[in-house]
Amino acid sequence: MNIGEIARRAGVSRSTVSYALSGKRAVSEVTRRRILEVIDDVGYRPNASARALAEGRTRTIGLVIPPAGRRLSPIQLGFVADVVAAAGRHELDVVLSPSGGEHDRSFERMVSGRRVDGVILMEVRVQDARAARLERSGLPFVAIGHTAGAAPGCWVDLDYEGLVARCVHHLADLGHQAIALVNRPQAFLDSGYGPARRALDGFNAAAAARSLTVRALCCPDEATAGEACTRDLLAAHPRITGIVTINEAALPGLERALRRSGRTVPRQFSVIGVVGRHWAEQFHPPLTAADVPISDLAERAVGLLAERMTHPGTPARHVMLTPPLSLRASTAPPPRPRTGS
Amino acid sequence: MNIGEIARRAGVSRSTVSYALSGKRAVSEVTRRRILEVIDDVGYRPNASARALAEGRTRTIGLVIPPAGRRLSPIQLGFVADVVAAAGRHELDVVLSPSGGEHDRSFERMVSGRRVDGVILMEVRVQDARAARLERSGLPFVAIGHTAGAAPGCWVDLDYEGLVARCVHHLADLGHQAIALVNRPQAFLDSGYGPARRALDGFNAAAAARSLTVRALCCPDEATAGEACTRDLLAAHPRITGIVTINEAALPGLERALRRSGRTVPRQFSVIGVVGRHWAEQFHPPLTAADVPISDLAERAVGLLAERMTHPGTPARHVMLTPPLSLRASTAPPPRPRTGS
DNA sequence: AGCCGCGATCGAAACGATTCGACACCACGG
DNA sequence: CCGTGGTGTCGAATCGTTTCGATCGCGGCT
Repeated sequence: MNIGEIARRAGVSRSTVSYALSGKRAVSEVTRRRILEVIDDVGYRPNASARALAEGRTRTIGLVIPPAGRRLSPIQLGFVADVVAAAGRHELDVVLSPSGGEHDRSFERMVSGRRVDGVILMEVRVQDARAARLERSGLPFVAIGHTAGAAPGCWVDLDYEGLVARCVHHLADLGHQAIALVNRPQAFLDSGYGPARRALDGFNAAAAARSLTVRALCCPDEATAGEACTRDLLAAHPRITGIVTINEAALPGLERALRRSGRTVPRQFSVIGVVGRHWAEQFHPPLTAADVPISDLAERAVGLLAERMTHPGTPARHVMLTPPLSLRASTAPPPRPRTGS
Repeated sequence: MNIGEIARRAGVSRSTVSYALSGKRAVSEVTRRRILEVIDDVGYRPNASARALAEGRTRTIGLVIPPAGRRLSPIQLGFVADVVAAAGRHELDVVLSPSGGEHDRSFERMVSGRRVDGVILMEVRVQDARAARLERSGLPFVAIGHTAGAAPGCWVDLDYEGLVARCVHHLADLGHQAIALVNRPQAFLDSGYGPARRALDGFNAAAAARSLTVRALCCPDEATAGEACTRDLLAAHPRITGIVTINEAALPGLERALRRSGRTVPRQFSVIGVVGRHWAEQFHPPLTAADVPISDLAERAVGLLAERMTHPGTPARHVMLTPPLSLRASTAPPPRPRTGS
């Protein structure tokens, strides 16, 4: 069933059918109605490939996801679903492309085969090869997360620096004097992964401003690692009364280690962080946290990309989100605040 | 840069370029080399839309995911990444389509716009409207999970019935006499969701075979719900010494409730189940479980779909996976096995 | 009456590939 | 010397749309 068949049945030419559907030229009310009736009757939809070929655009965007091997964190995975939903609202489809090593062919297929009109890039790093490739191909793209340097191109990101600083201030306001940061894995920090880097910067700056005693450590994205890191931390620095974290996967272990050490949250110890809402609510007691606004991020990324796709000339734009702190039940003043000293 | 330009530069006709690339007709070694050289030079890749139009296939499959609103369980999300990876190995791209209410347009676009050559359907229910639609459109598809009745079409599934039965036997072999099943939410069971239904069947059958005292309950997919359900269960049936579960999201709460009640795992209480490896390892102590083989599932689903796409005539096939039980540390004989009575 | 402008429609040319039938060329055997 | 069969290449048709320019009929204006 193609446009020619519709035209034949409606007794008009193919172009008239096309115009009736797109509205790009006037079509008399009677013929339009007749055409639509036929279409409704036989359930016709324009063939996507043919349309893409003729129009020169696919109405599809690519979403480059981290490789399957490295487990996707729930945040990232929710993000995928949210991107698809947001794209749907713009009448766009989403094709997924895994990145990394063996999957480069998929990425190349997508880019040089002109299979998509734009790309969203998850988890960019400094000197991202894929970003460079996209830049060269002229395909519009939006990155999720950005690198410390003057990032060219569009990106959408969370203000980890400001958010972590806010967490520090919150603890300082409550009276805490010695706190720690539980960051993402060391390898991420070393490779210049934006969130890890900026969280550390924000933590140090805010702690310095409030003259706090601090300790910053990295922790693998694992519950068991979170338990070990926290255990060691508490043993080595018993005077610490609060933890700020952006490592959601470590949270269950962190909770376990605190309990094991005999500290109850929030009465004897406070925990705060920047994590997905899901993880914050899973914590016991519910975690006071800046909830990562995944669907906002997705929405903004798709919006930005759609804008660049329709107006290719416009200069690159950035969006930095700063979600509010949700006060739950995991922070309180430190125990017996020592007067003086 | 299109095939005509390549042909011009190599001094041959367009068809020769096409044949040189596809190998569907012989091309002399010298011309082939010349053509490939030009292609390498300018970095040409055939335009995907044009190729799809000419060939009548898109080299793309659709993956219908549950709606974004209902949080995807990590199992489902890992599955998405694994499907993409597996499809990549078949030189196939993957477009995502959310399902449910407002996203029907995306599904329709995909199906009737002939945007894909085949579809993988996640989380089918009885009387699935999307399955019926696909059947009608003639597009090959593979469902993940199947319904109790004689399911038409292809599917790939886990043998929940057998696996849960195996768990029950494992506990019975250890000497447990009163056990419980913590199932997925009641609504899932009511709506005929295969895994929930079959887990219950397997549990009841195996328990009856071993003359065990049992209790089966449903539990929302939430840690907090898991805690509440387990608490109530232990209070109402204090003689129960073991739990079988397929509800991974409830596990953290289950763990918490057991600890609160003063029962240590595995010495005083055993837990076993069918859950993703990630969750099993996250449990404390590591959970003895039949690990849900997500990437196997994905691999088989894609393989089955690819087969149906290339040989449309073949009869529908099913794949039922039965992963082995991974013995970890959460099961042991029950405490002071009462002799007699 | 003749002309102009306009709204509605049509025909044909893209878009960029694949593929089929035809043809030129060559070596070979009768 | 002529048919014959196999290789390698070409031209043209095809896939299903969109879109541009042209045409046609009609009413209003001069």
